[in-house]
Amino acid sequence: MGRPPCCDKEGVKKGPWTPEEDIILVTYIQEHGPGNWRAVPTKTGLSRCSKSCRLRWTNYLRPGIKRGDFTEQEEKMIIHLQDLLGNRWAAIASYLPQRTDNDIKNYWNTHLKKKLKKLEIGNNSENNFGDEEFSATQRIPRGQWERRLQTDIQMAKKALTEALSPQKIASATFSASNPSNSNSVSSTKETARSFCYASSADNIARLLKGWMKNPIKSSRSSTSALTQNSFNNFVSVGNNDTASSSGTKGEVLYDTFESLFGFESLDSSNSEFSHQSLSPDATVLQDESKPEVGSEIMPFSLLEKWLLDEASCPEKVVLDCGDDHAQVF
DNA sequence: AAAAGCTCCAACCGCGTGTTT
DNA sequence: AAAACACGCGGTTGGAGCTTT
Repeated sequence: MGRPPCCDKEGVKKGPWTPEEDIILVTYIQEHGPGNWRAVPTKTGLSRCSKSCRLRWTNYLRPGIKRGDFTEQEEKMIIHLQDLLGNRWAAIASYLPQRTDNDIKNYWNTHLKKKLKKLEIGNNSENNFGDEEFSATQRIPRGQWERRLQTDIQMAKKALTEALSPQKIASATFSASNPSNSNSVSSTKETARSFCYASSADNIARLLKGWMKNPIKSSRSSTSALTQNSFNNFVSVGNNDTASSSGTKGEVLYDTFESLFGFESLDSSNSEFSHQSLSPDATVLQDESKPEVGSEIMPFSLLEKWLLDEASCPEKVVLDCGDDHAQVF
């Protein structure tokens, strides 16, 4: 017979997650590590289905997630990769280690689609490929399976090549994802993990910091307003003060979070990547941050280089899929 | 000032694939 | 081998916040 059911659908809570739930989930994963999602709702007491827990973790709480505006470079990569891979957001996300597939998908649907459409209209009226980075959409569509196959072959080849020089990979991957801090790269996997964890904990802490110190809604990119309100409600439980004046209680919770993540300073909120102040317990979380980074998805740096090279020489890109199957894009 | 329309994103849903029993 | 389920993915949606009228 099969497995037992993951969770019964009745009594399962839906909708936005509250910070309280987030804390419970993060605490549990810190202790037990991610995975075995089926057990999470029962063991944590969360009235959420396992799927929802996993989604919340992977899309929001997981270490290594960068939020906020996409950079021009990220935008370019998404456009290129979308053209190559189609709407395979998870695959695309694997080349943007700090972004979730959901984020990329949303960004594509809300921003890039429109942008491309605009440019397409512009190009049609003028028959002028003004911006080479978007010219991909002008090409005659190929069979998707063919592109996928070619891409996969190419990726495999590159991954293999890269795998032969692990040191190079570590530094390349690391510096690619953190160009501002390439000096501190020690090119070890542990360092990369610490980096990812710190980044994420920083995200969460920043999130809370925003709530605490900036009761006026700071940014939509942080979380939904409902979640924000829920947090304020949570903070002001047993306190008749308004949410905005719940500073002391909020600080207590904030401190709790701080200690949970072993933070010393949260004022690095503007720095995307903080290497310091990791508690030893954080190693559990470190293991989870986008496992592809520095391990499975080796060709990131190479692909990025290729993309950047293409940007400077956009006429054609040759994907060498074997001697007799070179494909010009 | 307020109503209407628009934008954006977190979360849900359903499906395909892989895994376990 | 087959059933039953978990997991992961991509598509879609609900609703809060923003902008325009």
